[in-house]
Amino acid sequence: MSNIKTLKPTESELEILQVLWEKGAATVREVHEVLSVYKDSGYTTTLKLLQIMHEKGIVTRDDSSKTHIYKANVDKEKTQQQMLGKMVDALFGGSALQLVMQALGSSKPSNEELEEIQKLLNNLKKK
Amino acid sequence: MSNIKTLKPTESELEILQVLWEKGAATVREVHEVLSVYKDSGYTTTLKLLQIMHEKGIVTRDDSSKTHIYKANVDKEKTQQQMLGKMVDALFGGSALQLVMQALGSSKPSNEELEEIQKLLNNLKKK
DNA sequence: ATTTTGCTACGAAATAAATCGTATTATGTC
DNA sequence: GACATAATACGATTTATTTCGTAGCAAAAT
Repeated sequence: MSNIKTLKPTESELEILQVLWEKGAATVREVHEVLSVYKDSGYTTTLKLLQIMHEKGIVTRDDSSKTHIYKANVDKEKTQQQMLGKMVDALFGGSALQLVMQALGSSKPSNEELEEIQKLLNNLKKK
Repeated sequence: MSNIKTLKPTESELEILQVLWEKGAATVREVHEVLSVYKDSGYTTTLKLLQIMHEKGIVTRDDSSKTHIYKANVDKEKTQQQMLGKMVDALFGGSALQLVMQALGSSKPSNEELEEIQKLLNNLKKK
């Protein structure tokens, strides 16, 4: 998974990436099947999108057989990071802390979740 | 500040909202002055954007004098919330916790910041 | 072998967003 | 009052994104 330069996937591309990250690899039809649960755009739209993403290098594809198989070519964590960064800049005046506080405060986490965060916090404190 | 239905400000609109939230109220020129520090689009672009935002109801304006004065008409926290929610869905499989962990883990918070989060965490735990 | 089915390719239309140029009008200055 | 300055209005253009229709081809079914 190469990810040198800053990528800026569009909304639709992100939706597709989600599917690919989840499944690891998928055909156009498989991707489209998932998307069609909550979107009603046509099959060829998904196809076109994947072709564009391929041109951009966002996905790789195996076209050795008639039905092509696509994989994500950008790292999930890195993409999340970049998008988070953008959001921090655009909405939280550059302060990641603000974002964390806001998200924490309003997401009503369970006790288990709170414990998980506590662990992470303890780790961070040690350094 | 009305904010009933779900708003989806564009990138540019968010940049402008940031300025308005910060300043409270501002003229087109004032907004543009701030934006022009890191963007190089022209004055009329900012003007047009504010006019569009006005049509959409995202901002209010006082046009009793020649130079109009704009204010944000959407709540900062609510907007942050909504955008966060969208991001959580689009990138973190619906888990706000995942987002928090990711943001926390990669933002290298200072000791003071860690303490702040600890306080919030303690508060949340009590309930 | 013919038909049907399912796939890719790809141009083109539809939609959305951002940008700018020009006309017009108000305000202040000489 | 004439002129310069600074503002708004708004159509038009540009750019990005999403969507779809149609053609063509390969494989499977009859």
